[in-house]
Amino acid sequence: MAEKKSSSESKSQPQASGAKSVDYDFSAHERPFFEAWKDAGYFQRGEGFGKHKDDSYTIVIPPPNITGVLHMGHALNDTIQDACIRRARMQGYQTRWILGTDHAGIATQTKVDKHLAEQGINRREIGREKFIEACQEWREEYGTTIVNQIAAMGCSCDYADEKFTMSPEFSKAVRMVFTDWYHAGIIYRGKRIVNWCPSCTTAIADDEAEYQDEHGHLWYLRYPLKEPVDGRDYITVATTRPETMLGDTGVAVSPQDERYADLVGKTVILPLVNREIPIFSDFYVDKEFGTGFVKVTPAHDPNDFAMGERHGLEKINIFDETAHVVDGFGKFSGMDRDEAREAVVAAFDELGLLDHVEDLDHSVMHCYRCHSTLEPWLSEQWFVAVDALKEDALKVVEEDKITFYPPRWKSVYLDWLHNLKDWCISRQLWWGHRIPMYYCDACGWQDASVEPIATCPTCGHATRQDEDVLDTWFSSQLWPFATQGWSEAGNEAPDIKRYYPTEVLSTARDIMGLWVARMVMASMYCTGEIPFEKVIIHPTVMGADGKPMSKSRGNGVDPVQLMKDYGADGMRFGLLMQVTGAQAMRFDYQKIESSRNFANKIRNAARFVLMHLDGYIPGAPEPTTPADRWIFSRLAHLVAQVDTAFDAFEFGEVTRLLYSFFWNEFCDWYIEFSKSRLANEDDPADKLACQRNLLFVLETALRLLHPIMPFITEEIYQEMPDKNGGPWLIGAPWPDADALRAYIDNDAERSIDLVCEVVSAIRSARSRYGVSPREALNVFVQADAQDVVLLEAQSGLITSLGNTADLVIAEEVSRPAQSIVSLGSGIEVYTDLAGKVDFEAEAARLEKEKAKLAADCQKLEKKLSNEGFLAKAAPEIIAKDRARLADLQDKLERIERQQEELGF
RNA sequence: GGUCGGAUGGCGCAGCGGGAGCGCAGGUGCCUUACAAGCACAAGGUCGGGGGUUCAAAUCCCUCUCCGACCACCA
Repeated sequence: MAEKKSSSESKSQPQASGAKSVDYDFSAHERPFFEAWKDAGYFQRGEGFGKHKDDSYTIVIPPPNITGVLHMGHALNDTIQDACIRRARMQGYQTRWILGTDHAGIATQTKVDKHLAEQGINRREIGREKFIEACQEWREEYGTTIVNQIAAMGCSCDYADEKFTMSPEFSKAVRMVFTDWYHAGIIYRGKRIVNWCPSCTTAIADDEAEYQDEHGHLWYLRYPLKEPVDGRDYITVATTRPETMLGDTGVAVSPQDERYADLVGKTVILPLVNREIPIFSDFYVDKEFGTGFVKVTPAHDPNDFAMGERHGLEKINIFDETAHVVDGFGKFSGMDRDEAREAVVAAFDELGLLDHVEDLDHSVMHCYRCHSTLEPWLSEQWFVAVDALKEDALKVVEEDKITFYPPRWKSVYLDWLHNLKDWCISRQLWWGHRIPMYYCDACGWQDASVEPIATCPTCGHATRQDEDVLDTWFSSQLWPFATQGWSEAGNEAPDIKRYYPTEVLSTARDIMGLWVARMVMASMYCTGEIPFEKVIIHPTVMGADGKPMSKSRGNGVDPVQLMKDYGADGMRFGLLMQVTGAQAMRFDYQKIESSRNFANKIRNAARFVLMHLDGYIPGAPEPTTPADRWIFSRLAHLVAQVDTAFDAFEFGEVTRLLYSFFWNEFCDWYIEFSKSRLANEDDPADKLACQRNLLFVLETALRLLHPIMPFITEEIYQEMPDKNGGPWLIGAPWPDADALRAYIDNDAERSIDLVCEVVSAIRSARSRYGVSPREALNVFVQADAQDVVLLEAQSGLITSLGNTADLVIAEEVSRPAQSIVSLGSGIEVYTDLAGKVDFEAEAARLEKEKAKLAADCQKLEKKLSNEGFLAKAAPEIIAKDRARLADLQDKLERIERQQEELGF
């Protein structure tokens, strides 16, 4: 990396103005460090060290689809995981971040279909085997894209051991679980109404259906009675889907509906098809809605299906798999569902049976993949009976064996499981895990099997395997353990023994049920253990307009472009800055930009430290001055606070702590304090101490920043003279809050706070009167005896930062006539501005300040004279308020004295 | 219909029982030898409305208004 070091400085792009800025060209800097970490083996199973040596810390990445490209959701989620795993690695845990991709059944099949169609190839023409080959080829060509993008982010996953949900190891696990559950009666086959996508020609699960409100109509259709009842010769049903009447096998009324009680048991002649169907009563019907008559189509509506089951109705399927009307329906046969709707309505109209039409907004199910309108369709499918699985999954969360961050997601999880219905797992696709069911058509034998069964064990005939594949989530639910050798040795697999259960799972809220809950169910059943201890539900990244990012809205942001523009570090820090407990975060370029600026600030601060190392001799840091003790104390607080925030996964808080320490304390003050010491060649011992302390604080800060900004911190670390944390920062020990606690020093903090106050007072005076910072000023500071001692000891800092000529610090100073005053807590700072003071303006300023002080005083006095407060408030609160009041009163008195002296 | 989240300076957000903060924008002055992607100094808020609990409420409770999410869903 040595050659990188020199180039980084020469690479600075000169500004048009000729300013000496040092810009940082991210893209050129990041990749080499990534390769170096990889080559040094940090991405693979970590050995661990220190007190956590024997503890594992594993994360499984939510496997991105092989069809996917990195989007903002990944960028955020992968940053969170990398921050966690990098910190754990530095803390000495045995870390492992398992990387892999998901075969993504429907998504991939759709993409490959489209890809083939462009070449004029139809899936059905080339057949199943050839199509799967095409999918494999597609995966090899495009499936690496997202992994490369994850690498560009700097994610420290185990790239050498990449997993795939259709690898031989994984496929075996899928077959094992299917077979096991089949034999346990958890998986069963049934003819049910499922959500059918006529475009993907497959069933999808209930969770995969998306509801959208649409403008529609309610058609009122007349169905003639076979025999008139009390002069009535027809009834009227209301429907949003008139075309399904072709499959009607009954008409239902509410049992409470006395209007039609005498019609129950009568028969209706279904128009167009002339089918005789019964009128019956069923509790499902709401007599208030529509006409009170419900047409019942058991094959095309789940509620009608249930009614059909209850009343033994025939289930007539009128659609084929592409939602075209099947043969046997005359002119309607062959029409698609929309044509059929129009034709049916027209036919009713022609026959005078169309009563009337109303507008109705209703929600319609759409395929989450292709967004086609879903068709409730009767078909043979495989299901998972969830009741047997959900008990344990509920229990471990109810008992907090698994913790959610933020905690409110716990109830979302529990609610989802409580309402869970059986899960349709069969998909009529080619790309996916083929269901390991084997059938003998000769003797009717059938069984599930992990290994293929070619001939029937009963009669010896050739078997055939089920044509369907499994829902992608069926394999995804096995991800935390099937990636760790479970299919070879179960719980005895070395990785399972060492790295399972995993530590944290980080994901978006939208797959809480689809994935998170199912992983828990599967893991509890298959391994008897929870799959992870903590679940982070991060906010959803929205567009700048607060709406979900989408192509049609044009509010999307490409993380790859962000990394180009702001660097991976800038993007990572900027994203984490926005992570709060909220359910959504509005993407904010300004945060990314300020993070990029922060990265630049870090680079420049490091440059300052590293360019002032002449005469440096390695050695232990030692805080010798109050400034040293102050920054060490601040650092000790910082580490403890960062630990607390990190442990609670409060990433926004972590970034804020790091940002303000590094920028507002280390750069704004400590580095400024150091300048005079570094320039003073007369005291080489102090200069050396200063160098060592600068290096120590910088290095500690780099370690704290590294999990979030891995590249720039590593780059700087490589340029440092001592590598106290080992050859690479990625493997350096995480700062130990307990060890640093000894540096906490309240006296030093008070001392430097005073210095800052005086310096700020001088700067403020300058600014108000337009006095250049280069013009040295006479300054008189009045303080109590104790503070005089503290300030006297630091007068050098005040002189250099405030640029003072004469600096007098005493318990009583005589104020120069042409000076202005600034009142601090317990101190008064007089800045001599010979001839420049606008006394009227000063008087106005003092008056304003006085008014504010007086108001604050009054509030506090009232509070402190309140007996209830004195009796019930915590003693330390009372003491604090008393001290505050004393300070305010003191200030008020002094301000009044100032006014007198000024003669106002 | 059910559940949950949000409303804080111009914008985006943090804070969630005891002195209103951050980033960005805007203002003034600075090429101060690490950094103009910067430095310094100012300015800006009765914390959505109403009620309650408390010695004390931006923070807890109730209610209203307005946004947002998820679940369920009527033919």
